[in-house]
Amino acid sequence: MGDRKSAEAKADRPRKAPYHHGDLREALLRAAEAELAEKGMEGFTLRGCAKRAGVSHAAPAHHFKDANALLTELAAVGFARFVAAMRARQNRAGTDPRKRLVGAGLGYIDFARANPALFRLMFSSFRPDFETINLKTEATDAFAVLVDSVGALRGVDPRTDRSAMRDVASAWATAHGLADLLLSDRMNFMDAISDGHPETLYADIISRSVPDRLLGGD
Amino acid sequence: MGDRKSAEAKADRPRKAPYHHGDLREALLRAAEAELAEKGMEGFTLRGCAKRAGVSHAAPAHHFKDANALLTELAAVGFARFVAAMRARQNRAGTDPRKRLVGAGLGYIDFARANPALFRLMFSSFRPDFETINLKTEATDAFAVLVDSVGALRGVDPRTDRSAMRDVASAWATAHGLADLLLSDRMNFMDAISDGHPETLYADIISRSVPDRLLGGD
DNA sequence: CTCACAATCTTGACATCGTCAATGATCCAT
DNA sequence: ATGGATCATTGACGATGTCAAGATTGTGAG
Repeated sequence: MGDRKSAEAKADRPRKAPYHHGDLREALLRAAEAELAEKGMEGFTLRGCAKRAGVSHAAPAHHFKDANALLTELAAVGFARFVAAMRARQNRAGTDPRKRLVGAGLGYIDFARANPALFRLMFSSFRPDFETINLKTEATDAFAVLVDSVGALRGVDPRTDRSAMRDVASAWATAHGLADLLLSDRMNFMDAISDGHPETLYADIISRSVPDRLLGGD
Repeated sequence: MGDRKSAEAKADRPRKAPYHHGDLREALLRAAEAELAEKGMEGFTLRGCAKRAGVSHAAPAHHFKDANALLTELAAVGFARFVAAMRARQNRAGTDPRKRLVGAGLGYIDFARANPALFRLMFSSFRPDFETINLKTEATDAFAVLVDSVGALRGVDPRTDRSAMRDVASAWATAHGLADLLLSDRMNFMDAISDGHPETLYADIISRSVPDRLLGGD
């Protein structure tokens, strides 16, 4: 019986919750993601997160200044996973620069469809504070994936080449528009025109956004 | 003195609020739009709308089943104005089919920037009920603007031509992506690459989305 | 080892929100 | 004019985010 404490500490969810949770901060982030996925941004509640994590309604205050701070942190981890999803899809696409750019775009869309509420939090909510340093850097990393992809395709660094940066804007807008409209359920008509392979259609649309250029130049 | 009633009825805001508002339904829609514009979707409150309209907190219930019903109706009038904005811009663009398609896209972006919260309500919120007949038809009309524009450019009806419908999807995604990213404040980098004419850049990006075709076909 | 302090969590309270039921005021057809 | 229908108000309820105060536990200095 002397091992009661250590047994509780090891279990992911202790049988009887100890007064101190142990890792409430991480548990709240997981709970917040689940809450967001189930109830959506409009039904998200901080008390619901607390209940999910098995703590009282005011416990989160000790780890996050307020509900928006929790959502800010969640958006930051969302962007980190977002970058990973894009890079993974991009690397699966091989070495052809155009295929890799399209791959990043498909990863963009994939992530949005797999994490609709989280994606909306990251892009269409004013609740997360984008001045928070952690979120700001993670979001910048996501932008860098597109910049690098276009740079590889165009053979120049978009950060110094205006024409290439316009391609970044074009590719981003296209991928983002597809993702957001898919989440809004406004792209159902695509089923009838995609020959059962919607991804091929997304890929085609993304590819158009950065046309081949025989001559570079601003 | 017999004209007291008519004088009150004509004033936009009667001096001393009569017990019966007169046109509370319309007043609530205007109030809701103002509330949305000021506080955004996340700070929108029904009681705030009621206060704006100068009535008690429970008065809206007599005109809208609940807060979502009010937002549903607001989204519907939003789509009507959205269609008008696109058509106006399109007609200003002249007769060239490509310029007209780009015009519709610029109207899309214009509307989003002029009515950010309303646009988000229309596209990125689950609070309006898109099964409501009024909203459904208005949203369908908006879709029709793009379908017609692409149809005129391609010379076929996208409703029966799969290739043309793919162009609709492409143009829509591009315009929508630009609009949504602009609202999210993620396109600030475009200032540096647009030579002071961001609209020209938007137009270029939209135009890319539906490339010229020498050969039609599926 | 112990004990005081810091960190963590709970409880209780408050204002505000959406919604409902009951009541009050006004309009209009008869 | 009058009584029913319409429109608005008041008051209440449960739920929410946040704050203040108290309870519990971890920890380091002595």
